[in-house]
Amino acid sequence: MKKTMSTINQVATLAGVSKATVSRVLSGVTPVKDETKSRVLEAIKALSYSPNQAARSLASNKTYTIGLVASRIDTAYYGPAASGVEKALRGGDRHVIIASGNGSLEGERDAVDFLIKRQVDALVIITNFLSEEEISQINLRCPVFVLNQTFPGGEDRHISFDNFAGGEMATQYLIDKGHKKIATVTGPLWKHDAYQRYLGCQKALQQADLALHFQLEGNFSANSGMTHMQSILEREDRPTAIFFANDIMAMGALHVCAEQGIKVPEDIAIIGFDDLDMSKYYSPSITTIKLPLYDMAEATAYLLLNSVYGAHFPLKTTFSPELIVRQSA
Amino acid sequence: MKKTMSTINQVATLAGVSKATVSRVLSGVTPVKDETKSRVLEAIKALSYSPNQAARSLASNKTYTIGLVASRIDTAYYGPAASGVEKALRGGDRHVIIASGNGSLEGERDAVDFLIKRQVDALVIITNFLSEEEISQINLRCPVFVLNQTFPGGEDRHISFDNFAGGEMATQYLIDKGHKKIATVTGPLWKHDAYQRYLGCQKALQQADLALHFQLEGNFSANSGMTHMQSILEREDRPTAIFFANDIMAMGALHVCAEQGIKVPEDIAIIGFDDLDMSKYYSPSITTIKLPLYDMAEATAYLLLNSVYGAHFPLKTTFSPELIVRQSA
DNA sequence: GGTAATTCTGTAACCGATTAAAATAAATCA
DNA sequence: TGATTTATTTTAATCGGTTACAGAATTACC
Repeated sequence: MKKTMSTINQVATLAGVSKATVSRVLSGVTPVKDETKSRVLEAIKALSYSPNQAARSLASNKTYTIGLVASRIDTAYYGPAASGVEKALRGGDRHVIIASGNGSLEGERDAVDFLIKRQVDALVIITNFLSEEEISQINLRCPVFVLNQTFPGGEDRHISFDNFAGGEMATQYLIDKGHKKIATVTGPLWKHDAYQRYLGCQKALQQADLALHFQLEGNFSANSGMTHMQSILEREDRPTAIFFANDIMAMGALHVCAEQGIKVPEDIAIIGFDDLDMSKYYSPSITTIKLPLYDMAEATAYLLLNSVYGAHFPLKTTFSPELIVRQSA
Repeated sequence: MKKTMSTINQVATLAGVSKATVSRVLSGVTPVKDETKSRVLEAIKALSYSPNQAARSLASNKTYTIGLVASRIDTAYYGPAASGVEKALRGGDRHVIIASGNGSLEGERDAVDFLIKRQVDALVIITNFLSEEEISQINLRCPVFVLNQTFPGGEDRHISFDNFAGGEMATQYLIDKGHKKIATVTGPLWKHDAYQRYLGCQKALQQADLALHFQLEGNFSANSGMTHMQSILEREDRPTAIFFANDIMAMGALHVCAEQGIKVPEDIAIIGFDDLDMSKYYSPSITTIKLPLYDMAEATAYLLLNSVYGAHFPLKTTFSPELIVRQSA
C-alpha cells in the first residue's frame, strides 16, 4: 500500500516490553504500572504508531465500524442526519460506512445486506421504505438503531421525536392565524412520523371545533408537493391554509403557487415541517416546525456507542418540535 | 458480535479442498480446475459464506476501503458527489468511509488524518479549504483523487470539468439576452473552479466588447449571496444582470430580491452555476450552468478503481457544462 | 521475615484470510 | 512407457493485533 507503518512489535521492542503490555496500555482495561506505561507511550509517539485496524478487528471480532443506511444521501433531509451520525461516531473513534439506498426499497435492502456482509458492529438506519417489521428482522442479524421512528424489539434503540405534537403545533398556528379552511398534505401514512403528524393535525382542529378541509397523501418529495398543489388549485373550494408534512413538499407547492400567480401567504398560507437548511432562503421563506435532525442523529450515535461499546455518553433520547415562523404562513 | 459466520476453513472442509484453493476460487487469479471450482462454489453457497474483511485486509495489506473527505455532507452540493462515489465503489465491492470536514479547514485536516490512520487504500477529496499544495502533500501519504480540481502530481487523478467554458456560457447567455451591465459574484478566487468561471466570464464580455460592470468575491454560501445582493441593491448604478458563481449564492440573492420587492428577471436577471436539485423548484426557478457532479463523482470512483485496484472500467474523464434555462434569467 | 494477596508482565494460542514454495496430478512428447 | 512439462492443489508461513493463562514482582499482613 504505502510506506510501512510501525507495528505493535516495534513499539514493544523499543519500550522493552512485550506486545501484550503495549496492547494493554492502549486498551486501558488491565492495569499497567505507571512507569511502564509512560515508557510505552513514549515509544508509541516516537514511532507515531497507530494500531492496524484489520489486525485489531480480526483478533477482537469487532470491526469498530458502523454502517449507516440512508435512503438517499444527496438530499437536504438525509444529509444532516448522516452528518450528525458521522461526527459523533468519529469522535468516539469509530468509523462510519455509508451506504445509500438510492431512493428505492430494493436499494435500501441491498445497502443493508452489503453492510452486514462487511460485518459492521451495528447499523443506523434512516429509511424511507423499510417497514418496521423488516427492520425488526434486520435487527436479529445486527443491532439496529433508528431515529424518528421505532420498530418492534427496538424500544431502547431509537431517538424519538414528538411528531404528534409537531403536527398539532403546526395546525394550531394556522388556526391561531384565523384560518378555518385548513387542508393537509401528509406523508405516506403507513410511516409512523407521517401518521403522527397527521393525527396531531386532526387533534388541533378538533379542539378548535373545526373540520379538516381535506387531506391528501403525498410521498415527501418535491414532485409530490407540486402535483398535489396543482390539484388543490383546481378545486372549487380552496383551503386558505395548507399544512404540508415536510418542507420539501412545501417547496414544490410554493413553486407551483409562484408559477400560477398565487400569493403566499395572502391567498393561501403554507406551513411545512422539518426546517431544512434551505427553507429560510426560499421566497417566501417557509414557516415550519423544526425537527432537529442533526442533533438527533448525534444522539443516536451516542446511544449506539453506549449500548454497543459500553461507552458512557450522556444522553438525550427525546426531542421536541419547535415552531419557526417565517413568511409563508 | 453476532451469530458466528462461516469461515474459509469450513468451506474448504465441506468442499474437500484446502483453504488455499477456496481463496483462489474467490480471487480468480490462479486457475482452478472447473470441477473443483464448482464444488467450492457450492460449498460457499451452502454455508452462505462471505470472507472476513479483517482477515483479508490483514493478509493482503489492503483495506478495500476508500476514504471520502467532503467539506460537508449536509449540503446540496456535496450530497450528490458523496452519493456518486459511494454508489460506484459499492458496485466495485469496495466500501466508503465518509468523513466530513464540518465546514472548516481544521475539520478537513482532521478528516484526512482520521482516514489515513484507518489505512484506507485511497482518498477521494472534495474540499472547500485545502489548498492544492496541501493536497499534494497528502497524496504522498495516500493516493488522492479529486473532482473538479487538480493538484501538483495528481495529473491522472482527477475528473475535470470545463469551468472556464461554463463561465463563458453563462455570461454569453446574459449578453445574448441583451444585457450590457453585467456583474459577477465569484467564489473564492484562489480556488481553481471559481477562478476559471471568472475568467470565462471576462472572456465572454471581452468578445462582446463589453466591460464587466463589477466583480465581488463571495464564498459560495447562501449567506454570502445574501450579503452581496444586499450591497448590490444599495449601489447607485445597478447591473441589469448578475452571474453568481454557484446556485447557493444565487438562492441567497433571490431571497433578498424577493424581500426587497425586486423582480427577477425583470429588474435584475440572475444566473447561477451547478444546477442543484433544488434550483428548479425555486421561485423564480434558477437559470444556471449544469455541473454534473453525480456523474463526475461516479467517474472519479471508476478512475480510482482502475488505478488503485487494477480494474478496467470505461472512463469519461472530462465533463462539459450545459446551459439550463429557467426563469431567473 | 515469611506467606498470602495483589498487581503487573510475559508467553503463546488464536482470529481468518493470502500467497510463496513445495508437492502432486495430469498432459505431452519421444 | 518413461521422462518432461504443465496444470492444479496443498503446505505452511505470515499479516498485527487480543486475551486467557501463568509466572514474576510488589505489597499487605501477622
